[in-house]
Amino acid sequence: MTKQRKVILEELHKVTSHPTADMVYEMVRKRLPHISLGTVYRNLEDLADQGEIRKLSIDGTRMRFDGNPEEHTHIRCIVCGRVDDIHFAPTVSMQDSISDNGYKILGHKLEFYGKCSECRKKDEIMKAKEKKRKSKD
Amino acid sequence: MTKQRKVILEELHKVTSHPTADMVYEMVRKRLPHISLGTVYRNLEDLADQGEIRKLSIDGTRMRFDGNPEEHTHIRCIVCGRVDDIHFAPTVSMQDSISDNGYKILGHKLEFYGKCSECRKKDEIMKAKEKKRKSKD
DNA sequence: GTAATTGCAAAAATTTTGCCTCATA
DNA sequence: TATGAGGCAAAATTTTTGCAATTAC
Repeated sequence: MTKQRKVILEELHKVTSHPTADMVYEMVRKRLPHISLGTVYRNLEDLADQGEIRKLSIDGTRMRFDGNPEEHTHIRCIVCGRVDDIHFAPTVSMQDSISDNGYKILGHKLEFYGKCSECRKKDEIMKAKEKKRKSKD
Repeated sequence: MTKQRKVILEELHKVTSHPTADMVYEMVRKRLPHISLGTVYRNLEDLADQGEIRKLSIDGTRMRFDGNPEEHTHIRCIVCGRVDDIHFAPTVSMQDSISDNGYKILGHKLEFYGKCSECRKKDEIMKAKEKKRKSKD
């Protein structure tokens, strides 16, 4: 456990925002200005392998990282892309069987998507403006 | 609807293997040898926007594409990475409400993971070899 | 004929890797 | 001191984009 790895893990525990590797790099750089991006990638990979953190493939083309390694459910905003944890836990059954595809099922990932409160607010502001504009015509 | 887009869609309908953009490119190239990768990317993007296909962020760092736009559940092999459709349908409720995070929920993605039959077979072969090796000691 | 789309190539974005140096146990 | 990890930079991988030429309607 090097200084670098310790700080990466600490910073990841501070947030619930599921940052990308680059975001983690920026967070960590405030405390360790000489750390390199390669080190961040290597440690995130190692930490995920050891089950200390989780790698999330939910945001298009880049990985996000979650300081909470326990199984939990996410919710992603389809407008701005932010990913939050969800605090009610819908249960999904049928996990410890072998499926019709011949798979031995080991677990599942559940992700909801929708619009976050900020993006919904923006929508309403847009709608209000639209209405105003129309009433002027 | 250009020839290129038509062929891309057709090829995607032929398979259930959830190919990457590059795989789609290779599939399409057999029929349209001069198509460019950029065109494949642009069309996959457009088709997904129109709801004709689905973009899947389940395989690490690159997108996969699904010719079946309907909501359905996937299963991914943690060993070889292949992604199949799942034919039993676990239901997940609580979609048309607003969650504790202030999100307006619009839908969900459910993905199981486990070991595919091929990788389980390989495991067993490995185990058998291991046993044989030990008995020799 | 006009607007949209393609092919090509360059650029951008993200992740991985090699290699030498430095830190840790 | 030896082993493993870090820093840096180059390379690899994946995706996006600009632009001239072509195609679809």
